[in-house]
Amino acid sequence: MYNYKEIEEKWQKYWDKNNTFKVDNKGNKPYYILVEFPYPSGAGLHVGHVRSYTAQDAIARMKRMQGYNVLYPMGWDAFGAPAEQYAIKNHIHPKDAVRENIKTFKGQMKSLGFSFDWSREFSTTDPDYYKWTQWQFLQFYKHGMAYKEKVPVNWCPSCKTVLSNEDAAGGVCERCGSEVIQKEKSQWMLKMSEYAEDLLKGLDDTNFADKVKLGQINWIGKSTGVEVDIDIVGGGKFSIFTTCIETIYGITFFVIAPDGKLIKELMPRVENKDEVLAYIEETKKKSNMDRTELNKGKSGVEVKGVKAINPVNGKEVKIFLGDFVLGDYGTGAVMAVPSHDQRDFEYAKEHNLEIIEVITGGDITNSAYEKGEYLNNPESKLINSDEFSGLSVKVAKEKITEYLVDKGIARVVNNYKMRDWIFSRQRFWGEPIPMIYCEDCGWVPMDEDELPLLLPDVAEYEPTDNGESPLAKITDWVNCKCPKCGHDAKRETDTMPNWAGSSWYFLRFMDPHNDKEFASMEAMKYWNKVDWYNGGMEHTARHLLYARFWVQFLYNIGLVPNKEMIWTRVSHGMILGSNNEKMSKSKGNVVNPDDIVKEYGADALRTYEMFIGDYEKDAAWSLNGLKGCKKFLDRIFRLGEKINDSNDYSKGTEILMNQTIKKVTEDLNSIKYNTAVSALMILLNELEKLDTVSKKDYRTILHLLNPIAPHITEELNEIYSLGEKFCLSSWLEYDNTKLENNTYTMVVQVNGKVRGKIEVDTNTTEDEMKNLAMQIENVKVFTEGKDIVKMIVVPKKLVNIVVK
RNA sequence: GCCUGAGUGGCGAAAUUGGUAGACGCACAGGACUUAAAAUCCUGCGGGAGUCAAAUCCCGUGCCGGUUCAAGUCCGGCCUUAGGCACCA
Repeated sequence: MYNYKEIEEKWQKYWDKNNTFKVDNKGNKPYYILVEFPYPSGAGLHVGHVRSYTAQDAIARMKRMQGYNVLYPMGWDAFGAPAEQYAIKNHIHPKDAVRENIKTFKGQMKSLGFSFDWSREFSTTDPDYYKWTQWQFLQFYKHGMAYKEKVPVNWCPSCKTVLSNEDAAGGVCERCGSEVIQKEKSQWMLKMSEYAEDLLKGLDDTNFADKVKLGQINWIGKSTGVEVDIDIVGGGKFSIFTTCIETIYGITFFVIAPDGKLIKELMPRVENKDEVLAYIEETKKKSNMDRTELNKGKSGVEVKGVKAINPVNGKEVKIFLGDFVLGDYGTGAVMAVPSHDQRDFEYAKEHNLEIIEVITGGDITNSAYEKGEYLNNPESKLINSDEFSGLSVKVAKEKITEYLVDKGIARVVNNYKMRDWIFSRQRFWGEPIPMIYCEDCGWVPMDEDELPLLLPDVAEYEPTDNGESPLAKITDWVNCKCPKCGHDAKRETDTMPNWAGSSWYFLRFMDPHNDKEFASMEAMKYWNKVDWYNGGMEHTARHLLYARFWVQFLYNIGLVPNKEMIWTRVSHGMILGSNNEKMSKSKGNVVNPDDIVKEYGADALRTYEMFIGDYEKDAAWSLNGLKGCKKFLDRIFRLGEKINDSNDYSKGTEILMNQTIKKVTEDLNSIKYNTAVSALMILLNELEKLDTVSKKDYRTILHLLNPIAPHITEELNEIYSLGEKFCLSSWLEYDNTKLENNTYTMVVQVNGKVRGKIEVDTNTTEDEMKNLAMQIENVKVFTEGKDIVKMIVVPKKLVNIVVK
């Protein structure tokens, strides 16, 4: 048992005092390692944070030793609803709560020995920082990328507050249980949809893991199809979007969105107004999620008195209102082909509508013959489709599109699922949106010189009754003069979402104290990109997409050097409680890293979290596992008692030493921390077998362990005067010529089953291998009296004898 | 419903990407040291047959098939489970 407490404090002080990890924006080989900065909650650091911060810390420490100028920064993502709610609950101003929480977090991080460059620390809530978030919002506005629009929000009439989809799950308010309704609210929006194609293409300039890229691709949701104009009997028209134009002759009805514009236009002609209006009201109670998840597309009412015309055959068909069609996706109207779309099929059965088969090869008596099936069936041909009958699906798709486009009533279009970013929040604890409303001039941006627009320093940060931001109550703050005409005007009272500050914080770390610009081009060019970004899987879709959008916009207006500012993204798995469930207070399975550091030391916790399992997968906490790693460190410590004066590897250890250097280096570079630790355990096991251990042996194992367990290794290196401090040393190189022993275990199989093993010289030729294989007694037993069909030799590995 | 992962001992997991399945660690059992315990050290540890003990053999990576000299790994079809979502026309 070593005195980890004393040792860890000593080295943490040393690093602090010497600014060991402070970096300047100069020097060769810049390397930028980033972990998602945490939201500093009242609960303190989670053992899950420790996992990713240690992982990136190990890379940072190794890269420094490899001569890179490593930027490994840390800051605080402290705006947002959780901070506000915590503050309300505990009757503390969010500003004070955040300050306290940051202090706790920072202390915890220091006690774990993370090599952050603390000179670059900031919080998104610092006016010096959010000044630039606001400034960037103004650039969005000035380039026509920000606009205000009415958007439906989840509204709880009882709590009088806007709810997230999550809090409104199932159409019921999570807090009070009342029914949630959809309410229109005017919100600031960012035109992210304009960037859909660029965000898709930009992925080629990144090194994100495939599953991360796929997450982005799915979120953007590109689909190519045809938009067709549909005439309404008696005048008027609307458009539908379809990816299955080949089924157009199978249309037996149309479905339009109850929340769309079209139904409003049609209202005067509707015969069953009451029914239709009731359905529209009903829909308002449902969130998009409920509309798409629960109803399975069967609810709806016919819009009587209005019919639409199928443009290919002039047939008049009914129009329905269906809540599965969303007003803000596509054109807000769809063609329904029950023969070849299962949802349409069920809808048709429910409402007794005609079903016309237009593609052969399937059986449509009980279910639709869908795209996924007929596209894979080369036999499928069109029927009941006038001149297109008899064509294959693929050809028909092209011909029908061509026909409609030539007629001037259709366009080939790309449709994207990704919508514009709702950028307003009716909250206190966020960056104020620096816009002013003037009766005469409309929305006017604040003067950039007057930024930051500070949050008022008041005690009233609880939500208002009418869903306005708490800021709306603070008249001193709200009332101002129009920057354009000087008349009385009012400030925007909505604040930005917490995604805002985290969309560009990695740029600020490159130049955190700049008071002229958010970061200088020079600094950003020096660091170039975030080389290695780590965060949770839950952020790989949205946060990453918002950040990329933000960066691409800044790039397009010439403010950042690259269109993509993040090169590699990796995601870590969660640390679960020992019962294999997510850690939570209510389940009583929370592990506080402070307790572990106190009882076992930071190095033990770090080593354990690296050893716990595949970094990208979830892992359950195990105290016994932790103890095992503590034992490993104790053994490392005791190994020093066997040290001798030699500056060479001990006899017989050289090969394993070189192998381990290679293994640890490669494993750290490929986020396989668990096997890096295991390689060190194997090395220790071997060194312990020796009567005495050389200085070089000992320093090597400490050196390799240093990125993961920095305190104990620095200490032992110093105690035994083995050499320069690791934080100032170069990383170890391995000798390529000393990775192999001169013998290996050759495996002999008969028909693929292992029947013998034999130790042979590395230089053994293939013929010799075959001969040696045949001489093994047990191999003879299995080959005797049989014909040898062939022998397969895998050099330096095995011989497989195939017999009959 | 769709998308993306994942299923390997009592447990956490390895497996050079088609070549000895279970490295390393935990737990457990036996032993050494100790008056005793803790700590430490040594030995064993997938299941079954076999043996004083071995050797050796059979089975075994969610299930069913397939490809191959050889499959945890590749292909087809299922089941279970975690995460994400968008009935996206």
